Amino acid sequence: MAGTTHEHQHQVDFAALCRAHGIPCTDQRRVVWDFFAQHAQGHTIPDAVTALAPQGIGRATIYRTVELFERLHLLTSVRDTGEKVRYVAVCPGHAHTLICRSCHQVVEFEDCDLALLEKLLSERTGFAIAGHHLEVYGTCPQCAAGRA
Amino acid sequence: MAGTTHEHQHQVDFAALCRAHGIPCTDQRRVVWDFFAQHAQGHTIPDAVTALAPQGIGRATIYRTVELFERLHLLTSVRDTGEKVRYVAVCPGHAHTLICRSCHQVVEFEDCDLALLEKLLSERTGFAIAGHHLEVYGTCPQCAAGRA
DNA sequence: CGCCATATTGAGACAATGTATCAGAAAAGC
DNA sequence: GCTTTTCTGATACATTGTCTCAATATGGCG
Repeated sequence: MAGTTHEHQHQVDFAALCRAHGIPCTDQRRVVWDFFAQHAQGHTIPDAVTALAPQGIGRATIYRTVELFERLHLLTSVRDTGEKVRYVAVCPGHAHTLICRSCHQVVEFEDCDLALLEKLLSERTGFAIAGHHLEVYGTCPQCAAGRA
Repeated sequence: MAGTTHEHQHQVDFAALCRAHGIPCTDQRRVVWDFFAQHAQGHTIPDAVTALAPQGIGRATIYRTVELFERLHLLTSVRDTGEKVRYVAVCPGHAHTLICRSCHQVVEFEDCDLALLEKLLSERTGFAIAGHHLEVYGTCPQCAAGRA
C-alpha cells in the first residue's frame, strides 16, 4: 500500500496502540482498524467483510479482530432501535456518544456527571456499579438543514 | 392453554395493551409477549424461536412480532460488550436499565437528570437532541454474594 | 541478521440466524 | 354472520457467524 505521510502516521499510531495493549501488530489488524477508524458513523461487521474480504482479509479474521478490539476498548458498539450493531473507534478519554439518527455520524463527548446517579442507584439497589453506557440520539445540524 | 387467574390477568393486560397501541390482539403476540415479559433478564430472538417454535409459533412471526414490539416500545433491546442483543419488556414510565453482568437481571429506574447534559450538548454541537439510551452495568447483591 | 517458539491467518465446510413470498386463517368492524 | 383487512406459517433462500487446521507471519533472542 502507498506510503503517504498520512498513512504512515496511521501505521505508527497503530503499532504503538498494539504495543500498548500487548498484542502482535499484524497487517490485517491495521487494515481492520483503519476501516473502522476512518468513518465517524461506524460500520457493521458485514460491511467490513464486504469491503475487506476482496483485499484478502478472511472473514474469520475480521470477526476475531473486531471482537479483540472491542475487548480492548479500541472499538465500541452502537445500536439504536431497529438498527444493526455498528462499531465505532473509541477516542481515548471519550466514553460517550452522540449519534445522528439520519447520517449516523458519531460524535464523542466526555463530560457526563453520572457519579451521583450511580451512587444513588448503588444505595437503593445494592448493586456494585461497574460502569455505564450512554448514547444520546438526535439530528445533526447538516441533516436538519436538509442535506439528508 | 390453562386459565389460571394469573394467566387470565396476563391476557386481559395484553389485550388492553394491544387496543392501546391500535394493533390486532392475536394469540401468537400474546405468547411472544409473555415469553419476554416473564424473564427480567430478557431473551435473544433465537431463544424465543427455540422456546416457541415447538409450540407452533413460526419463525417469521417471532421476528415480525419482536420488531413490532420494539417499534411500539413494549420491548427494548439491551447489549453489553461481547453479548448478543437481548430484548426486555419495558415498564411504562421507566426509561433506563440497570443490568447485572453476572445474571443479566434487568432493573429499571426512572430518575436520571440528563436534561442539563442534553442542553449543553445541543448548544455545543448544534444537534437537535431527540432522546438518549442509558444502561448502567454492575453486579447485583445476590451475585456478589457468590450465588453465581 | 536469522532462528525459534508462539500466535495469527485464510480457506472452506458448516451451523445458525434472518428475510421474502404467498396461500390460508384469523381478527376487527360493521 | 359477513366482508375487508391484517396476520400467520411453511418453505425456500440469503446472509451472517463459527469452527478447524495447515500454512504463515510476528516478536524475542542470540
